[in-house]
Amino acid sequence: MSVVQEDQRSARVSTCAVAVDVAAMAIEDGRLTLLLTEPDDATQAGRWSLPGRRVRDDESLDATAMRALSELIGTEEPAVLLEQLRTYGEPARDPRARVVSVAYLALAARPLVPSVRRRTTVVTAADAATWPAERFAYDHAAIVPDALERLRAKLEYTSLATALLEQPFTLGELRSVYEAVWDVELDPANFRRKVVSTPGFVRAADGTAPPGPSGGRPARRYRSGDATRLHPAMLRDR
Amino acid sequence: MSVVQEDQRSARVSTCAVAVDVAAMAIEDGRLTLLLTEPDDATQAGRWSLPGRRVRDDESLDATAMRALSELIGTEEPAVLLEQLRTYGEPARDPRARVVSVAYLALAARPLVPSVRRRTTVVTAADAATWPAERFAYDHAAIVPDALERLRAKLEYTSLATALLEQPFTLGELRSVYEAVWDVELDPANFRRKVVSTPGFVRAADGTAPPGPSGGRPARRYRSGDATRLHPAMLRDR
DNA sequence: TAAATAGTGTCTCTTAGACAGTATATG
DNA sequence: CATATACTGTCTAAGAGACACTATTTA
Repeated sequence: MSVVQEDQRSARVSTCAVAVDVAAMAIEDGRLTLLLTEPDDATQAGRWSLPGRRVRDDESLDATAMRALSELIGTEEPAVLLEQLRTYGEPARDPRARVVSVAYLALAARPLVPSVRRRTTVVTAADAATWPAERFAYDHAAIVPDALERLRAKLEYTSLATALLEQPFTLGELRSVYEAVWDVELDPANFRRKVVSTPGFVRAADGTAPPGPSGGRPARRYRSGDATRLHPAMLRDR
Repeated sequence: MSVVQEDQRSARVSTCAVAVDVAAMAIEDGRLTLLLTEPDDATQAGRWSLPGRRVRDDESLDATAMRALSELIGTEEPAVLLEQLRTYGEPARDPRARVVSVAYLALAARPLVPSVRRRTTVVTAADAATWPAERFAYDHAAIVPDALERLRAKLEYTSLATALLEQPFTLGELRSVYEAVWDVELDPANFRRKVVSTPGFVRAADGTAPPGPSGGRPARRYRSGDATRLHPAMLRDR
């Protein structure tokens, strides 16, 4: 809407600070992880927060989200997919000032390794979602379950799972993404048939991947297809 | 995140204006409609915009969205469901100042009738989604298709369609919501079976609704059930 | 009566899941 | 060899869609 609207002259209209917070997830040792850091804010001592930054002049929200991540995990552009989650704007969410925060979901193809001396941690996303609110700064205890549920839901009807893998990948690796995010076990045979028969989900690549230390037949390699929405969807049981 | 972060002292950090814009939809004569108004902004003369308001001090984003709607369509609380859509924050989206806008989707059970002398209009949502960008103020040409697609997608896996109907309703009316939003024709027999067999979607109510002017058997009445997510989903064909 | 809408029954086709069986690696 | 993982084949049950049929209204 316009800045010059009838209520603009009202003293009740505030100018808010706008920030971006990023729930950055990756797969590490078959588990879904979430990157956390500690805010430099005395009122939030000892708590964890999602990496966040204020939005700069002439900077888009997407750019702020990418900056919040790249300033924490390194200068080089990471293989990361960013998707806006939702915006949190309760008046009292920051105890000292009105801050509206646009939350992002970030999916990385490789484990997230902070390259900064600041206190950071990587935890499993499912565990973090069950933490009590006091362990998080601000209202980040509410953002984490929202991010996790968004990811879980989008694995059903989009090809987002491939954003959590390096290219190329095997169908066993893709299945382990679904298993980690949904916390279920999937039948390898039926999973394979569904993925291969969903148009545009994956396309065959050259060569095979060597088996793990426990042996097994080498797996074919695949790459992401051109579909973003899956039809039919990969529905989870309920 | 915190206001007092290391980049706060930087001159490049702005304080943005925060606004809420609402894509309010309803069913009218079997068609999905969208409520539009005209901004009082000389730079946007002759264009249409979604109803919007600046966020006030101590006002949540949800409250701003409800206020943007209620100040336009009347004082009494309308039967409206509000859901946050996404946030639009490109630096140049408003030509005069940096304004970050949180867009909402609003679904009304009755046709939206503006009660304000200001220039307003109600158009079919599908038509508005195909308008050229010049007919909309700011970046609202991008918000409308996003809102429409969100609604179309959510009819599949949630019980949101009932928010576009007054209680109680008939299954014919519920079907006409799906047909209006998806722009398809659905088989009445199969639609009925799917709805009734989806747990928690609807529950039988007392009495029957009289048939329309062209006759027909009176229809049973139903009310919304307690499910918000539908299993199995009401999938549209592709 | 015809036409329209509501609701039931039934058939077919597709798909999901269970699971047996085959292929190829490690140890 | 046993074991692990990849991949294929096949059976069954459930769901979607097509469509015939019955029920109850308006004109």
